[in-house]
Amino acid sequence: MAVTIKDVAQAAGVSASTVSRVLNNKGVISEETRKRIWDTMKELEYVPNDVARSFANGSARAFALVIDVVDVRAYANNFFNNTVFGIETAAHENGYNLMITNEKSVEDEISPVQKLVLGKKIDGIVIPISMADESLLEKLNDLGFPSVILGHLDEGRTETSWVDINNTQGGALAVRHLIKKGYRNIAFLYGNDKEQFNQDRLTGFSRGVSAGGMDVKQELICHGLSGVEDSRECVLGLLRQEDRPDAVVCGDDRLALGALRAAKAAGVAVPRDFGIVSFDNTPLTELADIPITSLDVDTFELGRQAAEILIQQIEEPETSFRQVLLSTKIIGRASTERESEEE
Amino acid sequence: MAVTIKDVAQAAGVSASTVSRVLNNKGVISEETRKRIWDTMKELEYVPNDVARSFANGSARAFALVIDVVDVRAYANNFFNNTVFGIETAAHENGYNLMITNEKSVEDEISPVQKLVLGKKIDGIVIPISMADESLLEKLNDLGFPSVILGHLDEGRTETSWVDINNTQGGALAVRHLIKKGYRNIAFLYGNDKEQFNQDRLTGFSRGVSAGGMDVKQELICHGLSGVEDSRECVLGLLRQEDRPDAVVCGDDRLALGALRAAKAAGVAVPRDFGIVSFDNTPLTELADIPITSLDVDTFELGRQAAEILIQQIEEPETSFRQVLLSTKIIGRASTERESEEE
DNA sequence: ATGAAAGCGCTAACAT
DNA sequence: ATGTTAGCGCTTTCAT
Repeated sequence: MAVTIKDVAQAAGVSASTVSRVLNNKGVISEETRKRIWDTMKELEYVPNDVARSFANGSARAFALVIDVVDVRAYANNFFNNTVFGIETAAHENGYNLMITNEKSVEDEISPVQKLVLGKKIDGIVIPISMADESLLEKLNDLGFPSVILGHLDEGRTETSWVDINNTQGGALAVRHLIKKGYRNIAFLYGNDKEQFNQDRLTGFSRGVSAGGMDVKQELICHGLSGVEDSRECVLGLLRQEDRPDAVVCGDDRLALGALRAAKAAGVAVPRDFGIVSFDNTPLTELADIPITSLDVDTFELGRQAAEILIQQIEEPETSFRQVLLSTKIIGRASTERESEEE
Repeated sequence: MAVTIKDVAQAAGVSASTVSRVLNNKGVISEETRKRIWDTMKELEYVPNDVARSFANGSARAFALVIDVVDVRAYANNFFNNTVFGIETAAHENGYNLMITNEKSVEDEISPVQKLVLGKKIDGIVIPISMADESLLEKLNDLGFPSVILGHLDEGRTETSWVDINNTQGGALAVRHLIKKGYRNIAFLYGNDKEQFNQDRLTGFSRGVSAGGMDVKQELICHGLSGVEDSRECVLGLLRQEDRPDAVVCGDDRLALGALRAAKAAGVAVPRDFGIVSFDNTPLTELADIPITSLDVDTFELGRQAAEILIQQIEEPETSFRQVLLSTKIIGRASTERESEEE
């Protein structure tokens, strides 16, 4: 059997409670016995039974990240990877373990998250916005259970903590970059217009256009696009218009790729006569025929911040909720690399 | 406070042990009391305290997946995502939780994995081959601690369980596909020749070439390549040779992209005069200018199998070790889509 | 500054 | 078929 706190106590000639106090840096212990106990622990290669500790003090020293097994596609682009790594890193640094759980309730059974929470296996939870049902959030809130959301619904909500990419800033930055490069008639392509992040990007885009002293033209804004082919057709259409755009901001890498192909098909030179910027900075943009300028966001940092906020909520339950937006930065590539027409 | 087993026992007019027996389907309980106890549990919304259960019976009902935070790049291509999802799915189906942990020992501290193992927080562990130190494996083996490796070193080792992609089969399959399409002089490009998976792919490639009745030509085998540019230069060189290849098998998507660009630069038509096959079937191959034929492997299934083997080892410790190789399949795309010259 | 003892919620012998 | 009891390893109050 494994060596227990009693073994250590006995070997060091003290009581178990004293060993416990040393282990937890609690109470007042004479420097001498403290050292003796540490030495004994080393010598016996004592490793505390964390399950017993959790049981005794009611805290698991762990939290969970909910994943969406159904929508695997949502986790392409390394978003998931880096974010998980960021979460794990922060968790580890603070002595927490990270669990991964899906939230697919099996018929008639309690949901996985509820089971973890009520089964005391976790002290907090990270929930991607796609998994954040109103009902789940409400339950957690009722329990006063620490949680943080990856993504957000609306900035008005302050009764919950979340971290997200600053998509509004990103949209504006994309436009600013294009304007600096001398583009003047900028289109915006994106997918599902119900998604908050797309709405934010559009908002940012529009602000950027206005800030640049230009009009936002509805006919240059296309949504509901999914994938390269959709985008290609859409951009081909735009390029045939009388008032054709000289640049486009794309909601994701595939749309950008489609735009690039459309330009090629239409015989429009990139970047000279047509600039392209995309969100997400995936390998697809970096490795495109003409490398595509992209908005990058530190998804590792996103995860880390989420974890740190969560840990703070766990350890200081009185802390107020916090919301964090991470700025994007522009990775300039060939698709916008023409001489500026400014000044 | 939460409702406990005692509350249920009291409300149902039985002892705690009877409730426990119902909960665990152990012993013999009259149908009547069983039903009454289930009803009471529902009524009181009883959720067992899993930590207490783990503590009492010494099993955490959880296992861990080790990740390599340092080498984030290794987890590109969605490999990591899908595999994690597969592991989680199997874990969940069997009532286990999944933990994620890195294995970066902090100075002077016990390693994260050891802490989990000795702290009784997990009953088993999944280790990617890149993280599988000889010393770690040895420690786990000494403890008789259930573990399974993602990937493998050599097939001779049977004192450990692992699951892996059948890279040898994949290499041979790639060649067979090319031969069927009429290609006759096939090159092989890959990265680090120290990696077992690359060695296996090369072995498969060579077997495929031999099986096709052709000679394996050393001058058509290039290793140490990393990235598009490396590959492009290498293939340009090959295409300038007297005995130039009419097809290439690439160890990853980027090398394939490089090969495609080289062919274009050299004015060699793909697929007519030059066929390209790559491993991994990432978006990069699917969305290339000329979509690239690729070897696909079900990484979700890889994770699922790993988890199932692990769970079996946990629940039936006497089980012998198991090794599983998952076959790849070929996803035919334009890069090899020419009329067969066979028959 | 340290020890004794109770108890966290559940399981598993042992009784009956 | 069900109840009683001890105990899993640790923390924590209460003594001293």
